[in-house]
Amino acid sequence: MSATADLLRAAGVRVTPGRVRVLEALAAAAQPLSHADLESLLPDADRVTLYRVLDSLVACGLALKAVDARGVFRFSASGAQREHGGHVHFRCTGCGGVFCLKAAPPPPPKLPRGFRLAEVDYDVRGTCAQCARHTP
Amino acid sequence: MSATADLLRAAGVRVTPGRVRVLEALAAAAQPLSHADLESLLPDADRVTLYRVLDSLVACGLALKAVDARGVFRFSASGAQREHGGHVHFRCTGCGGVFCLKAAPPPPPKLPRGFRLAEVDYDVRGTCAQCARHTP
DNA sequence: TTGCAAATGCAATCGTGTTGCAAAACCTGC
DNA sequence: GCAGGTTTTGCAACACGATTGCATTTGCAA
Repeated sequence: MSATADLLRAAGVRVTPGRVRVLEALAAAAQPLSHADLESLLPDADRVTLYRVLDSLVACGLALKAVDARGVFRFSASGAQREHGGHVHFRCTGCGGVFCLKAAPPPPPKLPRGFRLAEVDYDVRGTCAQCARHTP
Repeated sequence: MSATADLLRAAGVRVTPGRVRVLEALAAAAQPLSHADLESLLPDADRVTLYRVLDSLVACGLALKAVDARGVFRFSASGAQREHGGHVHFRCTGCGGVFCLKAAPPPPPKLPRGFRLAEVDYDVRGTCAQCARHTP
């Protein structure tokens, strides 16, 4: 039984060949992959199915979705770690990668009267080490 | 002699009605504007010309181009950017409105080796007072 | 005022991402 | 194993943002 299939089962989604192949491709990639990247990496897959597979992986927490500098979505496998409110994210504007920082999230600010807080997102943007080397 | 025209001349680009109107719209806006925003703000302008005007403003340094979370380009006058770096934004998930909070953003966290910091965005999401009344 | 490079308008095109619907595949219970 | 209902897939069509090519107009400097 494949480890990727176990990941999918544990996340509560059905195990299908498409999901297994996409998740393995994401896990093997050094950088976040765009839809076009995956399409050329898995030429058999249907375009729309690929979008939906990616959406389902993001929805169950197995993948992360981010926007790169050109406005294209990029996806990456999220490790076993799944603490959404627990730490700060660094977004690379070059490759679209998301990195988890060790720093603690800042306390929620005070809101005007009647406002209701749902989510706090402390987003730090910049260039990751790898992209910084390519564009000095 | 318009101040906006002087800005354009100083930046080394030709002064045209389109550029003047777009730059004034960007300067007057409280948030970065998408192409669609500008199109409805300046209904007379041609779609493609608008793209090219924006590109030229970015190329000469008078405007900044960024990508929002949906992958759409947003433009802002380069002078106005610093205005909004100093405080926290609250985004209402009901009406999509953006509100500026008084609170100061937390200090930037420590980054891993080789990472370069460009922007810090402390984004708070929830329901604004008006939307909260409609959906209790 | 005139010449020419730059900017505009229009139509067509591309790329990314989404939606609707019928057929096929996955899982559960037997 | 096998039948059941639900999810997922594949296909076609669509929506939207953004870009390109080309003829025409415009800004500006000589």
